[in-house]
Amino acid sequence: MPERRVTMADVARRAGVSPTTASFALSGRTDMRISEASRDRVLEAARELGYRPNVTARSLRTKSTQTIGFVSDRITTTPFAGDVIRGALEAARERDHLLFITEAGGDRAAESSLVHALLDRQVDAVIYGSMFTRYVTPPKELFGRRVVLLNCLAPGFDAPSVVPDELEAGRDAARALLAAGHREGIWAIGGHQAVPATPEGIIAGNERMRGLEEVLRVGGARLDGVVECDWDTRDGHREVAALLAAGHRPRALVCLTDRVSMGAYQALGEAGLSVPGDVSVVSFDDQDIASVLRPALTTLKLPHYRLGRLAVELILGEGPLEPVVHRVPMPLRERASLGTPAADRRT
Amino acid sequence: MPERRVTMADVARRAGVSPTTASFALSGRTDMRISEASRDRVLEAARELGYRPNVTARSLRTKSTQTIGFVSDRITTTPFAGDVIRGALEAARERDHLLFITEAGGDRAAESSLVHALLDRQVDAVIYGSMFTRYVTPPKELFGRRVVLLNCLAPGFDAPSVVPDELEAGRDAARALLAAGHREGIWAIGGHQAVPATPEGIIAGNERMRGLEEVLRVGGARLDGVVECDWDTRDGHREVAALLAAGHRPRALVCLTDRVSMGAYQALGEAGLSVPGDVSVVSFDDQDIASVLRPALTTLKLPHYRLGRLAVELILGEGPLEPVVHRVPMPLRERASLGTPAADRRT
DNA sequence: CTCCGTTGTTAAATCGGATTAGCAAGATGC
DNA sequence: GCATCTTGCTAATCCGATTTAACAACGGAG
Repeated sequence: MPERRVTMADVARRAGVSPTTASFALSGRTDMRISEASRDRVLEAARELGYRPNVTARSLRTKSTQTIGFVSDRITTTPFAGDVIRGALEAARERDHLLFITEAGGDRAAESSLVHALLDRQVDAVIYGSMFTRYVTPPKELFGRRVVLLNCLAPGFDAPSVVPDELEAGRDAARALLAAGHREGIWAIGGHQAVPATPEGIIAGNERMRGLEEVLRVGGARLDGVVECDWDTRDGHREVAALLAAGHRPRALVCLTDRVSMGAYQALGEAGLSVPGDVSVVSFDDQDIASVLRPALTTLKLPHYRLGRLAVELILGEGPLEPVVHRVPMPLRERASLGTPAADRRT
Repeated sequence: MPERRVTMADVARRAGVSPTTASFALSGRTDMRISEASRDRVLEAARELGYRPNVTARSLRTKSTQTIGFVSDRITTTPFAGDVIRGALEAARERDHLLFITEAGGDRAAESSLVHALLDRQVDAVIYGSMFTRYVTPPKELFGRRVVLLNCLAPGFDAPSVVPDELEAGRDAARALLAAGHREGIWAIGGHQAVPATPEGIIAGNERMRGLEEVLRVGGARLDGVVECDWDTRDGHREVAALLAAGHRPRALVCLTDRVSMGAYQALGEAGLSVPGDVSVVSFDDQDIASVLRPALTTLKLPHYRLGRLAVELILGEGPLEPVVHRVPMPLRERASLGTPAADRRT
């Protein structure tokens, strides 16, 4: 059992002043006059006693708990989206705030009850996040609160959103291909998900494809084809194998996610095609596997860390939160899977 | 700006009773007599007003905040160790507790200051975790507190530990090999790290190897050799390639981690050897890649989810915490990389 | 009819700080 | 010499609950 905590009253007593004086001295407020001598005595006493303010007690009066709630569907589980948490954690720590992390697992009732649990603990603000970019309707308990939407969009909900700049990422993928000299034999695997098999396709897929096609077109190139499939390794493998079996000989594959890329690698390998010698691969996400595949995958990184960090920075910023969409750049990780097009042959 | 929160005084007023009566009625205490009628009126009023208790205010009096602090070096980042967080989160939610997640990034000073931040907010207990199993010395601020050590050990520190049962996992790996008929040509890649290149080797590596060798010996088999290397894909690839280049023809590889397995796959593939046709692979950890590699990897799963869950269950259990080491089983994920030994040929 | 024990309820204190209002002493102004 | 300011500090309240102590009202015992 830890010894009783030192309170401000203890400090005041030791310094020989009233609790009021101690409070002012410790909070360093200048609008209330405290003599140099008193202040020093209080600070000294606090140091000697190892005094730490009880944030819980303080916040009862001040309303501010120096605490942020984080609600998401399942963000901790998403492979390495823990980076979102880390970004948020670090930004919060720099500002002396702590984060309540919660996960509702997609259950609306659980979500409501978690938001309540957060509000009951007087959090100063709430980050409402999603494991992939999508449209959401935040629980009504969050209306009128200080909220930032992380990796999701809620038109009509009065709060800023922080999302990856998928459109520009699509453009950058195209630019990288063009820069390497690719003009034809380019296929997109994973598609824009007009009828999305994978929920990620709704926003990420569409915007990536839009940016990709736009810049390819302007650059005098175009897509030979778009293959729709689920965003996983199995589908990537199956679809690319099917593509090759159908006699196509792509020179570059734009895989909509690293998991699809991994399947593509497998299919290409089985067909005796080398990356990037025979076929270049450009991908999106930069998950763990991207740097570990052989050859290492050139991919546009989902800026998870910066997403989390920006959300906290916004929420702890001064003034009201404008319902603006902040798009965070997706940097191109240039590795080894993109090369110049193979010498001419049947496509 | 959200409207003023409904307080207990509001409820009392509406129900026409004193705050005291409201408090007793709401907390459902039986030791203080409240008439059926009063209780009902209070409950009704609370319902109508949508009253929610202010946990912060309550905990000022009761000392309990229904909140747990979680301090770790870098647990959110570790690929998919987010499962630890998820396990803890779910167990906490079932018990109406919230978690403060923090990460010190291995910095002692940051760690201390985070623990202070947690204690300043009156957390009921603290989980002190590590991203891989190792010996730690928790910050002195945690002495005498209610603490559970997660995925780490601190001899002399008076708190229970929750760790994976690495020893038994090693045994299970051996049992799986024996059951498949393997008796010779077995190599361990990643080794026991007598002089650990990888910090994970200190506990996990040693115990896995110990269990492995023990059961193999009893089963009439033995290791042909142990290759020491870093626990990453690059080293796994290099060492297995070197092994093959030296003329060895193993029939089974026990890779100390999935990352090494992935490197082994690459080296075996380059040498034209198939898994499990020519060489079986048994691994440890069950990271994301394990199920996505082809063939899917047979591996002993690090029980992250259960680790996190058990830590919370212990910490929220009744009574004092005994300094016991809880070992959580590592289940064998049987997939496709383990088969019967190839027909005889030179080893 | 008085005394005592129940029963139901409430006033008041408490938790640890922040904040408001006010007070005493010395300095300044005229 | 008296009114007025400053300066430096403190008493008292408040924040929103929980908890202790006490107090009416009533019924039963003697």
